[in-house]
Amino acid sequence: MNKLIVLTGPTASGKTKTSINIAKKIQDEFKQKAAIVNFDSLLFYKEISIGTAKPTMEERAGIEHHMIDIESIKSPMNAAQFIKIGEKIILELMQENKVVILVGGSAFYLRALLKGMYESPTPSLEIKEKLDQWYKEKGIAPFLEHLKKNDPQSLINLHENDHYRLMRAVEHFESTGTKISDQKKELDEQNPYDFSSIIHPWNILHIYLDLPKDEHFEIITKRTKEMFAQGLMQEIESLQKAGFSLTEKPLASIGYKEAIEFKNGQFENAEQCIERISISTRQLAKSQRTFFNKITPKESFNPIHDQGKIMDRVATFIRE
RNA sequence: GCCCAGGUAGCUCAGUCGGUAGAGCAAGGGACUGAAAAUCCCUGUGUCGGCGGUUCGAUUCCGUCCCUGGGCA
Repeated sequence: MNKLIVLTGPTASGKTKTSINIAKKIQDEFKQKAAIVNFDSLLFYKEISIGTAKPTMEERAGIEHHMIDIESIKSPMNAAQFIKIGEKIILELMQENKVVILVGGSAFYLRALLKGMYESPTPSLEIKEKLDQWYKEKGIAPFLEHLKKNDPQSLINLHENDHYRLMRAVEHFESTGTKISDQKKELDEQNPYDFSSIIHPWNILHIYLDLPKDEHFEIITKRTKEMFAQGLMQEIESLQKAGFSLTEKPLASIGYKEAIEFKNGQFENAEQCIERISISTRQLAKSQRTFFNKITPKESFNPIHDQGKIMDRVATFIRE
């Protein structure tokens, strides 16, 4: 079995519900085992649930879920770690003859898994400290100079204000002696958004969920209100009581960032905080769409009206 | 009714000592390879509340009316 259903879509587009429907369909009608593998970058963390809209235990009942609650917010994951763990799990599941349903909205992680990543070892502490020191003392200037000399193409690829990527390009050169722009060129030649050819021998059905913007915005606002009602603020309180500083990287994400600001008195009331979270969530959905729009092939469905069509499409795929 | 303070971009406001205006946020578009729910880039014409007056020229000065705050009755 090398069948892989990839279920994508912007935030709050019904991925959780659809994924469970698909898994149940496969298990109940086809008497085959199905397993859900998550690639939402925030569901990895066991301490945060309400603000990430993580599927509840009741929702997950009867279906194997993977890549959820696997790490602490104290040690944030990255794409490289994700594909290392994810690949292994997917291979194991396939060996167990299960249909894998890969579900999430972090397109960058999905692409890393299916199209591969640059060869680039984690830089040594020594290099990291040196570069941190540069940045602290002289800002971005030494990085621009370094790239001008060692990897001028990266200077063309990146905007001068994109400090994170500029520093990353230098870090890559320092630890490998090669240009990150060469790796980019190489992968660009393999059409990074074309999922019809991937680095694994997997048979993929890509289902993409999306719905009209006005309906989507309503769902987002409703979901944000529900997060408050379900105790988003209490979740943060208990994290603090458990000894977290609230400066952990995953807490800088949508929902948590604003809720922590609210706790610190930066909003007049909960309504304003909810409004701000809803806006950020809409903006996130927009940038997810921009990424997914470039990915092909995919079959688009409306999560509210097309559940039947989706199940039919899955059935055809399983029978193939 | 009277006295103040205001009415400028979807919102909050800046500004023009008279030559038709600009920030933040929002919105739209885009990028993206060990932070990705992160990070970064591009996009600003709007009867400057209405009507008159002065002026070569008014959003800016004057008058008047309307609207919104706040105060006094």
